[in-house]
Amino acid sequence: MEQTRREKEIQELKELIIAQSWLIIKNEGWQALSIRKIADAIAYSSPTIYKHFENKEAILAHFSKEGYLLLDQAIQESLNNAQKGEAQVRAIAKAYWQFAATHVHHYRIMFGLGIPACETINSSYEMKITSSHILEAITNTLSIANNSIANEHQKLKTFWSMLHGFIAIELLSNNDISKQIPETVEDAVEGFIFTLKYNK
Amino acid sequence: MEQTRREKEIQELKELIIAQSWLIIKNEGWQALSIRKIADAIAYSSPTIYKHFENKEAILAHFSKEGYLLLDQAIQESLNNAQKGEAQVRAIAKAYWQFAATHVHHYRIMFGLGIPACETINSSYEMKITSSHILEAITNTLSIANNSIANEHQKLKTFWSMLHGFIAIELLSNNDISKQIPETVEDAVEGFIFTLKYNK
DNA sequence: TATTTTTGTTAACAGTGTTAACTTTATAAG
DNA sequence: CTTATAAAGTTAACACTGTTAACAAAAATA
Repeated sequence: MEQTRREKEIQELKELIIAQSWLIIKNEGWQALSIRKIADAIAYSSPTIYKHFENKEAILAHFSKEGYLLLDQAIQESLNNAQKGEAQVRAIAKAYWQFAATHVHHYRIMFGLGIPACETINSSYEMKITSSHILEAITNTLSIANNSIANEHQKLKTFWSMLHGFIAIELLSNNDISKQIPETVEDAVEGFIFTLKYNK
Repeated sequence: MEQTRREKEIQELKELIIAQSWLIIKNEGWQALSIRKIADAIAYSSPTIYKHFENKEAILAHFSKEGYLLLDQAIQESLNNAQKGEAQVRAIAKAYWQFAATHVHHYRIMFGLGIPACETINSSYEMKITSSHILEAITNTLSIANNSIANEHQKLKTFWSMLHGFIAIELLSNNDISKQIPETVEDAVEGFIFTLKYNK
């Protein structure tokens, strides 16, 4: 069929837009991304981009989604090391930090660190998938500690907020952050685990 | 002296710029703030604004500074209730949350929640003043618990990151946040206090 | 009163996202 | 194989953005 060839060409152009957009973001930051700059890079006129993406935010939303997939992947891999309970919580924290450290640009887009209209971008669907995986580790730890009072969803939110807080503060001043999880974060994670085990 | 009258007029115009800027921010969010919009509101041409502020970011930086002053004020007031040690930590957490809940726009500007160039705005000087007041409460708690191993500066960073994390996550989805400090935050604060007392 | 300084203006530059109108190219039908 | 139709990609424009240079009007100084 000829249509599939055409469709392939369209797909390739879309991927070219994505690739060139990412190059701009990587080199100049997401705030430097502009439709005209992408158009220059792909050697097309700017309105062409609107045939592949609804608007500029849709392009950034693509990287937000991509980031959540990468994060989820990293978390799942860290859980494959057959640990149970609180060790899983520690593993997630480590994976989360390392993801943010290695994918700073993704992280900034995902959590609206500088995004004007974060509401539209924030793809809560992708966030929920990642959430469910973290939730498992927390539920696990709670049941091992016989903690039936604590709300696991609240604990999840606490855990995520904590981790995000460290990274957000880090990204406020420094552009790059240490790939090794800092003692402060590990310390805070221990405090969190404490509330999982003994705060009933 | 006639010069003071002129200086007063200049000061008044600057305050008018600030007042009208804040109106725009309050009604449409900081991302809607534009030089031309301010110019319209104060009934002057746009280049006039540059006589009073170096650029647009300087106007936002003004609100960032103002926010830090308000935050510091709230924290200091919360400490006036003659508590000592960990009660102070709890009081600060409460005050911090309430500040963010009542001054959402200030908070967004202060912590670059949507700010393109947060580096230039982030007035680390104001941040340090607030820091020193929080540090006191932490040092206090550590000494009461006879914890001489823990680094108080690290603990401060942990505490701040934690609090900010909760608020940042909250502001990502909702525009308004509950004025009452949530259980989750109080819970996390307890976990943090635990690391102050027993993590040696 | 004449001169200098300050204040505020208009106009412009170089950008931004986005869209309407038009042309060119490719596909489908007769 | 030509013609009608649909899609792709273009230019030009709209309505904005921050910022600055050049100029006019008003005030302060000599």
